[in-house]
Parts: sequence; C-alpha cells; structure tokens
Amino acid sequence: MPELPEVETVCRALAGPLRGRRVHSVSATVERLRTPVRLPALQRALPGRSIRRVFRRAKYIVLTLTRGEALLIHLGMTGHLRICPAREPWRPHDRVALGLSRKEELRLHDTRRFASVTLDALHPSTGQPASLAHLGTEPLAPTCTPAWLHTVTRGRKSPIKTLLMNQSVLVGVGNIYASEALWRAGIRPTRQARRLTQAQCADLVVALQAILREAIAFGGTTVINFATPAGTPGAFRDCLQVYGRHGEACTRCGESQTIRRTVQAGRSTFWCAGCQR
DNA sequence: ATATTCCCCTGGAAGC
DNA sequence: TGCTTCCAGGGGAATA
Repeated sequence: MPELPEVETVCRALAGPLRGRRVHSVSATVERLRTPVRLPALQRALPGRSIRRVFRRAKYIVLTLTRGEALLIHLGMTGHLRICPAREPWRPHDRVALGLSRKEELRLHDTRRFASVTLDALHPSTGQPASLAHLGTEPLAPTCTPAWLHTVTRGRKSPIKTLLMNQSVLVGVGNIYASEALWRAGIRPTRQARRLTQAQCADLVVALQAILREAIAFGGTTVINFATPAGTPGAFRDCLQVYGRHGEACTRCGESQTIRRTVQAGRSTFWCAGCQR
C-alpha cells in the first residue's frame, strides 16, 4: 500500500483538479471497507459542498469542505483514486464515487477493501481532523529531529523497525521505507530501539528524511499495483536497495553479502547482515 | 503500558 | 493443468 510518499504523490496530483469542485452526489458499491461506509451520512453531508483543500496527514488524504468538516480517505493496501467521466462504467472493485461538477467523478478503487472513507470534524484551532489526533510525528516536520528520536526510543524494547512503523510514534513509514531507511543508516532492524545511540538516531533521521524526499520526487514506489491518479507507476521502485531484493548482493557490501528476508511482527524485513549493525 | 499475534479481504505467484 | 499455500505499501482489536 501507499506509504507517505505514495499518499503525498496522490494528494499533489489531486489537489489542483479537486480544489473548488462542488460535490453533488455520493455512491458506493459496498457497505464496508476497513470501516463501514456510512452512505446515508455521506449523502447528507457532502452534496452541495465544495472541496476547499487537499492535503496529507500520515497516510490519510484529507479533503476539507466548505462549512467545516473533512472527508478522510485512507488507501489501505490496494486503494487508488482517479477522476473519470461520470458516465464511465464502474470497474470491478470500484467501491465509492463522489459525483463532481463538470460530469466527473472521484472514484475509489480498492481490491482488498482495506481502505476507508470517513467524515470527520476539524479541530477549530489546528484545522486538523479530530479523529487523527492520536497519530504521531510527521517525519518531514521540523519536530522530527535526532534528539526527538533519541527521546522516544528510550525505554522501548521493541525492534527499531517495528517502532518506525508505529503510527502513534512516527507516521507515514510503512514496510518498504522502514527497511530502506535502516539499510541506509546502517542499523539492524532487530536492534532494540532503546539501544540506539545518539549518533545512530541522527543517522536514521537523516536517512529516513532523505529517502522519503527522494521517493516523493520519484512519485513513490510501485510494488504491485500502486498508481498515481493519472495511472502511472511510482519510479522509486528502481531505487530500492533492500526491499524485495532478498538473495541479491548488497550494493554496499558487494558480493560478500546477500540481502536477507526475515519476519518481524508478521511483516517481511529486508536487510544486510554485512553492513547493518 | 508496551509488545507481539491475529484478522479483515482479494488476487497473483509459486510450489507440488 | 489444477489444487494448495504463501504472500502483499495497513491498521486495529485481541492477547501476552
């Protein structure tokens, strides 16, 4: 699924086309995705209102609406959004559609149904969706510093890779970028978070931020079926150093080491025993 | 409180 | 060819 760079890519692609557009209808082909699709509530709330702003918070796409409130869209593992003519037939796995002005629709396609579409209130002073208040620090925000990472890792026995993916601590990092950032920083994914030195925390923050920025610049990573609203795949796939490359030679160690795949918290981790300590 | 395990769902690839 | 098993960008509830 989309992690931060993929969601950011989708937000940037949709912001221009959606800003200022009036929503006139809502339809759905399923009663629930990851959470129930509350169609009556959506049909009461959305028609007649316009989309003000499109932005990303963690892995959520936030569409703020005139007269307050926001529509939150999470793409889960396989969700994608596209804008298409309203008369275009629904494809298999098209789940939800917002009817827009100019006879177009915003359609959510999601094979595995791990996506979500929910209505939410905006916090009056911060402007952030109320239901996302529990989420952690944005990795590209100024508050994400080596000192911050050092502080939040103290006392944590969980492996650093698991902590990087814990959305209540740090948001937006999923299975691909956790492995990639740890490889670039030279840190073993299994290392207990509390064992990281200040220097390692600094290396990790630098590596993570650089990778996320590069991936955004490349339009994200396509593993199986991620696509931008225009249908193009994410080119960062060609920049991956460890994810999905088990059995291949490490690009930093050379032929002496091959990338390993192990399982942590039920998810595959890719790493090099030669240069990650 | 913190840390794993399981489960939601579907389809493609790999294994036999 | 056909059946079975494993695996997948997430996240939340249920267990230890």
